[in-house]
Amino acid sequence: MAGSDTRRRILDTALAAFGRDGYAATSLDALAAELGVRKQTILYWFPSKLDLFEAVVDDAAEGLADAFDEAAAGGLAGLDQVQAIVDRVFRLAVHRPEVLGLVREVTRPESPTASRLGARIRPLYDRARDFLMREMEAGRLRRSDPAMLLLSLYSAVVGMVTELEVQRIVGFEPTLRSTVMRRRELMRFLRAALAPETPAPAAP
Amino acid sequence: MAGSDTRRRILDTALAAFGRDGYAATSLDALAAELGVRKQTILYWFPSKLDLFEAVVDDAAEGLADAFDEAAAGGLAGLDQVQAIVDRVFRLAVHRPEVLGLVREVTRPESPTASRLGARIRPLYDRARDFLMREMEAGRLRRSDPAMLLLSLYSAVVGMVTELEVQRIVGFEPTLRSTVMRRRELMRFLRAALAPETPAPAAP
DNA sequence: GGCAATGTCTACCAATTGGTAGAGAATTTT
DNA sequence: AAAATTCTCTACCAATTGGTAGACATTGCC
Repeated sequence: MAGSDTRRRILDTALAAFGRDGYAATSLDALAAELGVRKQTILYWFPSKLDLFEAVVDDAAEGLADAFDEAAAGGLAGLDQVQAIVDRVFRLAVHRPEVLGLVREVTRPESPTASRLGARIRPLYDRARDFLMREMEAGRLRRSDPAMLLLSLYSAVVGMVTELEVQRIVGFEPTLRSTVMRRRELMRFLRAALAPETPAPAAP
Repeated sequence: MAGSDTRRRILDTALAAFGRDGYAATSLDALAAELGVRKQTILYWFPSKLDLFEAVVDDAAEGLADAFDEAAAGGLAGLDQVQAIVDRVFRLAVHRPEVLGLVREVTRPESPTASRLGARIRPLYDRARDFLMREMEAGRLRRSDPAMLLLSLYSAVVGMVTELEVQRIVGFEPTLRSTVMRRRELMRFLRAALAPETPAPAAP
């Protein structure tokens, strides 16, 4: 079934292009050229550019959900669970930066597909909020508004991972090593912000 | 001199459009229509679309620099200074959200204008880093890598301010009141992350 | 082998894009 | 008042855009 493979390849390449250049700056012709195929082949699999974009968004949302599931599967608690998720997002950002680029593209104000990603992501959001609430109750995280806290976390993580250009501007060439450092620094930041005010009983 | 006024109006409208829709999705015709003018008038003032964009970036950078200067003029220290800057950025985000949208647009990977904004912003960055270093030395901020910390701060603030769509998705209709709450929550987050480990001697 | 479905192609198309050439007001300078 | 400068316009244009129509090849099925 070579056709289905073509569909897959189109989705992958389109995700990369949309995530890198944005929706408007990505033309079907350029996409087709990159795929070594004619534009009409793309339009055969996806009836319009917008349809393709929506399929790409769904695909990316699925990837994100999988990543979260994987990171949450360990059943960790408190800051350890937070760290596991941050690690997982960073790993995703390293070997598929397009996914987060796409998130940024979709969350642009007035994006007609925002609600689409929203609907797909909503369950993740609810789970995360429940988790935070539980952990606050249990005294393993500093108490605050979990919804707001989630936004802070989201901003810090996605921002840190996404704003590669800012880092370049500022003199951090984004090497693998600097990525590791960035992750470590972010975790220190998050730990400081999240740790309960009375530190958990540590080993004496 | 009505002409110079036209130039100003073009810059403002273009900033709004580029910041809202992005470079590629903004056409000169649409821009002209919004201005009640012909496309050729725009091309008279700015020889090409890219030239216009660069002028807009310079303009926005100037606005950002002014905002920072204003927030730094009070000569505050430690967390109070951080808070003053966050407040100022939020105020900017409320009545000119396009500016931060533009920042997001320019910091897209492979953006040809990234270095342009970078050059304009660099002095701000250096000042901020020096400030953080000084305050850490003085024990008024938690010790950590100032460059990394700045990235974390940048991500948290710009993210919080920019990702309006994410907030909408998640159920926060961005009203004025919710913006106030967001700012307060962000500051709590930052205070927790930045406060020195030994709290400053408080009133008993 | 015949046939229908699937998949990719060539050939177009109308609309929109950024941009050029230069006419014609309006204003300022002389 | 004449001339020069400044500004906005009409009239085009070549290239690119997303999309349609339909020919041609390939494959699996009977």
